[in-house]
Amino acid sequence: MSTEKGPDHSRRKERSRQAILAATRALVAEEAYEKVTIEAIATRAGVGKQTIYRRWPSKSAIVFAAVLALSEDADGQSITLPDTGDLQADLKLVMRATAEEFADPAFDRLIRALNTEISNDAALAVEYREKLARPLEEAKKARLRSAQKAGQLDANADLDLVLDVLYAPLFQRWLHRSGPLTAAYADSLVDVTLKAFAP
Amino acid sequence: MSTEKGPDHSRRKERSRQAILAATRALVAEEAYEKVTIEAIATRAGVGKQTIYRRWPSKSAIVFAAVLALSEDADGQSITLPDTGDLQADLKLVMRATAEEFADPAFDRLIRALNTEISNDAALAVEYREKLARPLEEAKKARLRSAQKAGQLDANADLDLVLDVLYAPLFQRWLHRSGPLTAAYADSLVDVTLKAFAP
DNA sequence: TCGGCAATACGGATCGTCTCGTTTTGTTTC
DNA sequence: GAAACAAAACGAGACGATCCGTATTGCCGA
Repeated sequence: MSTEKGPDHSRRKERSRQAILAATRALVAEEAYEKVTIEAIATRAGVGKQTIYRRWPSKSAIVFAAVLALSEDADGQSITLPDTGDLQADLKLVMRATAEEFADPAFDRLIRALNTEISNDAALAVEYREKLARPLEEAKKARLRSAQKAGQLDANADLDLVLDVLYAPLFQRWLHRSGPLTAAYADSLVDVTLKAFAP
Repeated sequence: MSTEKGPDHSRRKERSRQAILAATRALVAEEAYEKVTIEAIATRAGVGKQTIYRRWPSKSAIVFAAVLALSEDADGQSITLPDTGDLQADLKLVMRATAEEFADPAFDRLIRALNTEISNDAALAVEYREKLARPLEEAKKARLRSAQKAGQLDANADLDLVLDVLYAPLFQRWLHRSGPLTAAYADSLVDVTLKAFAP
């Protein structure tokens, strides 16, 4: 039974934890974010408020945990980006996928809620960077380093800057709703970035 | 006396309006944004709550008006960017100035509050784009067109894309606090953008 | 049996609405 | 002109509702 320590203790804990995070995601996806209250989450999860406050100090922490749980489901191991040897094609694939993610209303609302909390809580911003943004950035940088070795990217380029130029326009366009997140736009960003950091 | 039409009608209105917007800016600059309540604004402005609700339907509308009033003070006429003939130097000047603006804590908190509201209110996002973002964008595009004519920028470049690549990284770095907004970083963005859109 | 839980009561804060008198403004009258 | 008046806008704050975060209670499962 006990494959590891003694996780039977926490089966009940884990069940309510997942119920809370799922209820949070569901409510955020459905309603205006200001109507997502702790009481609503508790009711939706079939859980007492105290069970929530026992684990998280604030709504922002809950939302962060709800997003974090999504990415933890997916990867037991580290993230890896496609590497076919063609940087331009690989990046366009990733950028198009990113643009499509943002087009999903449920994802859109969840990430919007997270960004709202991050923007107004510097401590949460640090946690976001370390637990969510950094691992993804590292995977992206690994792909870029591979391209540098292959002579497809300026070997002296600051990879943080490359990623900023590549992704920030997409992010801003999404956040401010200043234009549609089309595949064509994603492709343009790849083309522009590769021209700017050509070897 | 009456230099223009007859704005004496609204002397009282205008006084309370300015008091409310000034109180909003002061509170946002001082406190955590979630503690900026309508009641606090009313008290700080020495105004009844009803006077606020009579004019604005929500806190987001008040914050927007508070920011809008700042930019309306400055320009009776349209905005113009420096044009010395040297695009690179002119852009670096503007980018450095923008980076410095974000470094001011009062401005930082105010724009952070505005972005929070914009992100969660699509209608407000449209108003933001039309009344605040667009005029600035037009001024920037005018400078870029001048550069295109001077052969300093690809004549076929999509100017919206140029502006995205130039400004979005700075904005994202500020919003997510992912790094310091130094003059060196601002300069890098100009260099990168000009290389990407070289004639 | 006992620890963790759902449910719920609780005081406090803020919401948005609603009266209150009071002050300001514009008009009328002498 | 100045005094008097009516309408409008206002400051203040009471009000019921909601949600906050905490504390209590009784139940249920290991």
